[in-house]
Amino acid sequence: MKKELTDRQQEILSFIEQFRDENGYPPTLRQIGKQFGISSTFGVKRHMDALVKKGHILVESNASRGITVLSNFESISMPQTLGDIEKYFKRIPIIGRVAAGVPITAVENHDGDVVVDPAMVKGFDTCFALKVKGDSMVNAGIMEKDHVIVAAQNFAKHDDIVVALIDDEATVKRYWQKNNQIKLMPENDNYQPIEIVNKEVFHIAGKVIGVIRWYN
Amino acid sequence: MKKELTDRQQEILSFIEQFRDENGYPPTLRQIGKQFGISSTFGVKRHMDALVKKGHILVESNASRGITVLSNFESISMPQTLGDIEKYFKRIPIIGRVAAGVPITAVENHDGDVVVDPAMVKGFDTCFALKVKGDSMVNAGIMEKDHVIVAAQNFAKHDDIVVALIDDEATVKRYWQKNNQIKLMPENDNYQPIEIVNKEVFHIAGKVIGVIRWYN
DNA sequence: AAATATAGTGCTCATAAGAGCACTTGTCAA
DNA sequence: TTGACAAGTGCTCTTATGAGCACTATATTT
Repeated sequence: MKKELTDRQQEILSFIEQFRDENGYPPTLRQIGKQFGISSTFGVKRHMDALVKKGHILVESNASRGITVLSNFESISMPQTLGDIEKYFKRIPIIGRVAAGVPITAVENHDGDVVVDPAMVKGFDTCFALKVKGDSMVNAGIMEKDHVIVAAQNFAKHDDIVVALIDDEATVKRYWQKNNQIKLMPENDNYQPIEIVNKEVFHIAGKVIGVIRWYN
Repeated sequence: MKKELTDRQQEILSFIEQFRDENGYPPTLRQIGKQFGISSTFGVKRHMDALVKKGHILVESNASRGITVLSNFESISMPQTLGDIEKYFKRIPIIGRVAAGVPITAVENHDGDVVVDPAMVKGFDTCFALKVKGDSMVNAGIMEKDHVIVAAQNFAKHDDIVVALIDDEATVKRYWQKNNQIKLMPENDNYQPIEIVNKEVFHIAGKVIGVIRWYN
C-alpha cells in the first residue's frame, strides 16, 4: 500500500506526471530541481528515493529519465462480461464533413471518436460528434474546437440547438421558429441571425444534446 | 499530414510507443538498436530523423530519451477482452463536496460518475469530476451544471483553470500568479477577481482538463 | 539539550547517451 | 550501368545526467 507523502513529495510527484504527460517522457533530476528551485541533484534524488520507498514510482538506476509513475487505478462500476460493455460505455464517431448528400454514417468520413455515457444518448437512434468551427455560439458555452454531440434527426423544435445545413455548409445554431418563419440564431453579439428564406437548400442534420471539451 | 513510413520505420515507431507505454519513458537510441539488431547509434539516429521528418515524432536535441510520439487518432475500435476495457473507456467519479480535510478519493463522497476517453486523462494519476455551481466562468464556456473534469494536483501554473478551495469552499477559476501574488480570476464581467491574501485557508484541489455538458 | 526527520547546497565523478563522419551493402528503377 | 535511396557498421567526440559525499538549516519530538 502506498504511504502518505509529505506536501513537497506530493508536489514533486504531480510535477513529474504532468511533465511526462506534456512531453511524452519524464523530467531529469535537474529539470525537477529547476522547477522547484532545488539547485543540487542530490536534493532531488532524495525525493526520488522517498517516492520509491513509499511505492509511488519506480526508478531505473543509472538510466536518464528512468522514472515510472505507478498508477492509482480505482475501479468504479465496471462491466463483468464483454457483452455488458455497451451498457457502460459508448463510442460515437466524429464526423469530418456534414453534407446533405452524404450519409452521416459513411465510414470514410470518420475522424476518430469520442467516448460517452450510454445513458446520455439513450433513446436517440443515431448520434455523431462534430468539432466546432468558429465562435458563433460562445454565449451558449460552445467554443471553437469543442465537440458537440448530436442526435441525428431532420426536424427541430423552437429553441433547440441544432446542426443545420445551408447549401451544404454545416453550422451550429439555436433554432428559432414562429409560424412559418425560421431563423438560426447565433449566440454571440458579433453575429447576425440567419433567416431561412429558401427552404430548398436548408436541412437539419440533428440536435445538439451534449458538449465535450478537452484542454491542452 | 503524416507521410508514409517504410516497414522498418513503422516497426521502430511501434516499438517506441510500446516501450514507453510499458515503462513510462521512451527508449534510448541504443535500446532501440538492441531491439532491432542495429549496433550503431547512428543507424538508429537516422531512423529518428526520418520519423521526425515525416511528422510522427518529436525529438529534443541532446536530451536522452527525448522522444515524443505524436498521437494518431484511430477509428472506432472496441476492446477484445475484459482486461482491455480500461484502454478504451474510463469512468471518473463525480465528487459531491470538495473540502480541504476530506480526501478526494473518499467513497462516501461519490455522486455517480462520468465516462471519458482514457486517452484524455492519460498521465494524470487521480482525476475527478465536479458539477459546476454558479456562472462565474461563462466567458470560458463553463456553464452552471456542466461537469468539469479535474486532474488532482496541489499546484497550478499561471493561466490554468483550477478548482481552488478557499475556507473549504470549492470554486472554479482561472489561476493568476505573478511573483508572490495570486489571484483567482472569474470569466464573467459581473464578478470580481479574488485576491489570495491568506494562503493558510487557500488550497488548490486540481486543474481543469475538460468539460462535459448534457442538455435537458 | 539531544535526537530525528525533512529539505537543501556545492561539489566531484563516472557513464549513459546523443551527434556525427566515412565507408559498406543491398534493392530498385531509369 | 548508373544513380538514388534505405539500412547498417565502427568509430570518435561531447555532454547530459545519475550517484554520492560532507556539510548546513529548520522544525518537531523525546
